[in-house]
Amino acid sequence: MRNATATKQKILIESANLFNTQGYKATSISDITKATGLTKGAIYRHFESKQDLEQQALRNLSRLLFSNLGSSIKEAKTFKTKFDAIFEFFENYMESPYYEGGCPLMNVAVEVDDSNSVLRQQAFNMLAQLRASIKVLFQNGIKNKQVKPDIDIEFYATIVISSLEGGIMMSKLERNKKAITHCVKHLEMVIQSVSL
Amino acid sequence: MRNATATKQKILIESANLFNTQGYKATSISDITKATGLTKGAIYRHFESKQDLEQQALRNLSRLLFSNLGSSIKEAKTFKTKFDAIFEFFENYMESPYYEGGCPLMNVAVEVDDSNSVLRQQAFNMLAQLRASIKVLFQNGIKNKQVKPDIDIEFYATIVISSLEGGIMMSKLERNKKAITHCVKHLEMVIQSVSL
DNA sequence: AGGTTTAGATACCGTTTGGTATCTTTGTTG
DNA sequence: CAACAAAGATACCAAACGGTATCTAAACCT
Repeated sequence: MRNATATKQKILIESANLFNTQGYKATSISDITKATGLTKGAIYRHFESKQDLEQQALRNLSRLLFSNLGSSIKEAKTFKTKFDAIFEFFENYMESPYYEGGCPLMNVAVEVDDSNSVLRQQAFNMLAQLRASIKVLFQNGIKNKQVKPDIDIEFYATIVISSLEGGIMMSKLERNKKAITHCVKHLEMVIQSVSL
Repeated sequence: MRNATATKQKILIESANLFNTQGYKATSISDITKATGLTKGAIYRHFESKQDLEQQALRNLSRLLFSNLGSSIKEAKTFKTKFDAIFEFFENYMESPYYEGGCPLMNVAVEVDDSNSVLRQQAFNMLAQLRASIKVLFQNGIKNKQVKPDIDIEFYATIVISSLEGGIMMSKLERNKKAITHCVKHLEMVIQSVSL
């Protein structure tokens, strides 16, 4: 055929871009037809509803995020350098063309936090996954005698995420990396303070 | 007449509530008619467009925020207690009926950060005002010999805001105060570390 | 090559959107 | 109490919304 899987991917990528920049509710199907060059008929062949498209687009975005972040972390070998990789990732978030519109987690979280939608559950799961990934880094750090053994891992994972997400929000609003850079610098000190 | 200023206030309050929970774009005029019990004609008598209403509602929300926050800060007398007041304010944000939907700054910032709207400029100004307020606290702390004189005030103001905003985002998504409470606890340590 | 499947285009549906013109009702003022 | 101004209700508009039924055209299979 006319390569159905490729067009489905195109729809997913372009719509994820629009959802992440304009918002999910605020992006219309006709916005997506303009971005993809396809027609409504083509889109509704691949997705049974707009909600379905939203969910699949976010799932794609989430997989991309954790796959990128995961491989960045894997390349680094020590506790500190692994966190440096995370920080670098978030510091360059703003400029990355893969995540036009900023952090997909924060964007979707703020849009749906007062609802009870599937999208909200997906956002919740993304946060849980991010937190779990960071907790593992602390746990391994302790196991490898690179981190103080008595720290509250849940506490520090929360601090890291909140500061990075808040920093991105500020930097996006100010169109200026200063805020996220400050946050990263601060978090490096925090990581230093729990290191052995 | 039928008390025009009172109905305008009612429209502003109810629409601000909806904007802050559902989003600005996602809230329709008919949503606002349902919430106020008024008709479209009544709303468009007081506001010349939906954009106009959005802007005035956000300005109201912003004034409310800074007035509440300001008086909380004023009541506290020392550097540390002033920050405790800020932290308490943000920690109870989620539960406050005045700010249903969470932090108006973050909500509007995330929705409009990729646009070039008036709303975006208002969000930018809110962040600037919040940062300025916090910087003043550090400056006064230095003046009153309660804070180390050589710290980077811009840096610390950014850390405080990002962590609070990120913490609120997490807590709203998790429907659980744990995250924001952790952030506050951490920030208290940060404040302690720059205190004399 | 011809028939069948299927990706995608076209044309339409009812509903909701932001917005407006007009009418009715209310309160004020001479 | 009558005249007037202003607040709000009603009824409408074109455009855009999500969604669907139908048609065309491209690719596969035998």
